[in-house]
Amino acid sequence: MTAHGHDAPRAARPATGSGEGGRTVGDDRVMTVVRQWHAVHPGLATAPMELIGRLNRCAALLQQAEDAPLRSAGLSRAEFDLLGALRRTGRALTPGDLARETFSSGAAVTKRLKQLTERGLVERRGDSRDRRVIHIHLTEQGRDLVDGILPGQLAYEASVLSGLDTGEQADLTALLSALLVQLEGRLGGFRP
Amino acid sequence: MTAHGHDAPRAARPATGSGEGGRTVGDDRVMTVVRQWHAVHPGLATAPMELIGRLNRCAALLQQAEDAPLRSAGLSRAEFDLLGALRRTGRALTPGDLARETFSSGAAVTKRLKQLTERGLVERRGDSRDRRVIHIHLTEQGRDLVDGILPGQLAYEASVLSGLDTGEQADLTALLSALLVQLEGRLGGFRP
DNA sequence: AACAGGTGTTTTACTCGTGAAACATTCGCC
DNA sequence: GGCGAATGTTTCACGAGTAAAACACCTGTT
Repeated sequence: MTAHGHDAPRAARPATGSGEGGRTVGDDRVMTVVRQWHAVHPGLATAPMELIGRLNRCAALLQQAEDAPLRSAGLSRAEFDLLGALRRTGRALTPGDLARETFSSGAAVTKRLKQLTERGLVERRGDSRDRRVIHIHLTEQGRDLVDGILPGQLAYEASVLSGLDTGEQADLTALLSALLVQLEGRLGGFRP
Repeated sequence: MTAHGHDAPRAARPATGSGEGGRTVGDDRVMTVVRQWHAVHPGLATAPMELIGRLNRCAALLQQAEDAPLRSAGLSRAEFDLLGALRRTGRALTPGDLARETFSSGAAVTKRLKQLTERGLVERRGDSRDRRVIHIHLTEQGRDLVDGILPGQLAYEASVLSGLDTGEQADLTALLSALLVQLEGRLGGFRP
């Protein structure tokens, strides 16, 4: 959906109510976009757009924000995810496992592994029982790299979320979890 | 962050509380990942990951879901966004405007415009005052395409969100808006 | 043992987006 | 008018990800 907006110059204005009770929607980019759509199609049911648009924008901004510190450490997010999957599972994984863990294609994983292997962050071993299978494990260097980066990433995340109080964060987490459970059930991506 | 998890086989289990009061976090993929991290680094402060991980997963699943119907209509999401920006602003925009509206690079916009122009969905005009500037407007065909697609997209969005009741949706919208306002202020992406 | 179907990984050919460079144009200052 | 700086768009060279194909290997049935 086209939740992406543009920066119309605007004077300061009070937050705009957009629902029942105490629920308030702030003056963000999505609000601008929604208003534009209402002008074009009066009566358009935009509530889904108001939610999904914001979800996408928040995700985009957060991902973008996190990419910078990772880049400083010489890793892309995808690479960090892959290394992280190895670290948190605590065992060797096959390329297929890694593809599933990181919601990537096999081809992408192959490419990444090539690079990470060349950098000495992961190592490959064959499987004694099945010659098709490759096992990938973290090297000590790879593990140290992940362990060195993770606390800083988490601290950074805490920092960017600090604009919401802990109650709001917990509420948001719970609601997102409810949504995610629904989406995973409905659209796949997880089989509990 | 590595909120991306994997589908560990699991027996049915009750929802796990993860905060104060009535806030409950469901049994989703992120939960699995967080547990793994806790096993690796006991005492790790994972609350930020629990929020951001879910945000990213929800966004990814929703975007993926929306891409399919658009593809049926012969458009990528980026193309739809671009056409949508023209439609909702209701006037011609420059490539630079479109890049800002859609959070894309100028090079990407140039490419997309080339394709959309060839398909007769947009048209280009020079600027009478500044020879550098190009104005892009929707053709009638382009406008009809957007108008034809939008209601179905919104209905689909309403459908995928229907796993949450309207109160939950409104709460989520409000909290996301609060977060987005903070992020936009802190990380840029909007100048009200 | 032979074979069809399935599986794991890699390769291939391609698309898409990016940052930087290129180029033309405009603006403001002297 | 001349010039440096800024601006708008496009081009360029590249990296990243994808679906499908390729290939090797495994499994289950006859």
